Amino acid sequence: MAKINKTRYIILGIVSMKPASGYDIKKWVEETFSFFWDIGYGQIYPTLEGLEKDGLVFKSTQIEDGRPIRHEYEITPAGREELQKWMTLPVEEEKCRYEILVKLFFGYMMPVEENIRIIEEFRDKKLREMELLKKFDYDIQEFINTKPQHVYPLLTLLMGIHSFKSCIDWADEAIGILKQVQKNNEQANNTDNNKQEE
Amino acid sequence: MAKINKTRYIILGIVSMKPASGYDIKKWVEETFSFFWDIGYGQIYPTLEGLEKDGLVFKSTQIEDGRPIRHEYEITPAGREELQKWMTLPVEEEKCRYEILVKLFFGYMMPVEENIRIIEEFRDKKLREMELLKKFDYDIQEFINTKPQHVYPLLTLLMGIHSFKSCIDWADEAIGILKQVQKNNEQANNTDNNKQEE
DNA sequence: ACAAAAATATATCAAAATGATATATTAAGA
DNA sequence: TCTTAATATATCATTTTGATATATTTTTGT
Repeated sequence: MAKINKTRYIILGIVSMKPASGYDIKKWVEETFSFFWDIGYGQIYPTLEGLEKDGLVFKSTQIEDGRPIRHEYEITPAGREELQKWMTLPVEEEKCRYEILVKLFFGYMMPVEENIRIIEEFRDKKLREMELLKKFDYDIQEFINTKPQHVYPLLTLLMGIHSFKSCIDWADEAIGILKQVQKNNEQANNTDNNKQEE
Repeated sequence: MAKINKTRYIILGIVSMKPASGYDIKKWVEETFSFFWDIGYGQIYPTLEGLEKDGLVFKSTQIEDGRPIRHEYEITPAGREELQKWMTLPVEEEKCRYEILVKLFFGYMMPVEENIRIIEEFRDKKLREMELLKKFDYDIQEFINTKPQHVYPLLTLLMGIHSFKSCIDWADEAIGILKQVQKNNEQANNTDNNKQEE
């Protein structure tokens, strides 16, 4: 099976809701999506070009007064069809890259304090990210009953909260373990010193 | 700041423990690492070549009997230094790509049943992955006291378990929510049918 | 009122990562 | 004996990343 360009479908999905410029897409992704799928300009602009060439989006150039040129992209019926087709395809493997875990795996190379510091930093960041998501934590029950179609973005939000929470819980546990290791080390050092002094 | 090739350091880290062939590295990563950092042959072989050219690893070619050629790579003192240097660098942003969340975000495009099915599949997979990790769940307290340097791989394992657990918890919650939506839909349909019949 | 900073907007590109595939031998199982 | 799994290396087009360049407009602080 050939590799498929997923960015195409992400962008199709975004413009299927509302026409947008490359900049709009980037910003929207950053705010809504980035914790589970981020894209940069280096993907957005070439992909939009390709989608336009294939007739899946329609480009309209707006020049107002002296304002900078704005290219707005709208989904076409063919684009909507293509998106629908992708939606029915089976979900592929998810991918994560945690540099912190790589470094921690080789943590024996570093002083214990340094490893603790790295985990603490990670914990703080995840806490901040979680707080950010929690601001959008609406009353799901109300959504279920009144706007069921809006429940889906909420489900992704929920996943983010669960995920960040698990990072924080892990960090607490890991720090606890390393503090024990640290304490053992200190006691061993003291014993050594006492021996030398005697 | 220029982009840095992290694969170099991952591979340096691996061969710093034990000399290995490209195949060994791939296999080891698959078994130990892949849930937080996966690499393919397409990265391994060119990276090994680059590391050798820079004198960070030493390549020895072994030809035994009629066996296929085996290239084994060993870390050099310069490589060890380079690895140590990277270890002290600040940890960069972690990245995740959850295709399931993208599709779920646009879930209103699909029947509720389909979205539930996708989440159930995801839940099953995460459960299997968690069970796999739990097999290696040693007694941490013992490691802390007797082999503190071996505690680090255990910490990454712990993260995996936490992470998979959070996916399962989320899936259960999400399925519960969508089942409510489904029930509401069915009731609405029944009311419609009754109205038509009257 | 003025300067600085932030937001809006598009674009490019080298380097890195992905994922699929090709090839060939040896060991293990049916 | 035949087939499958494991060992082993290699390539490559496509995709993704991350950094940077450019320029205008709006907002903010002094």
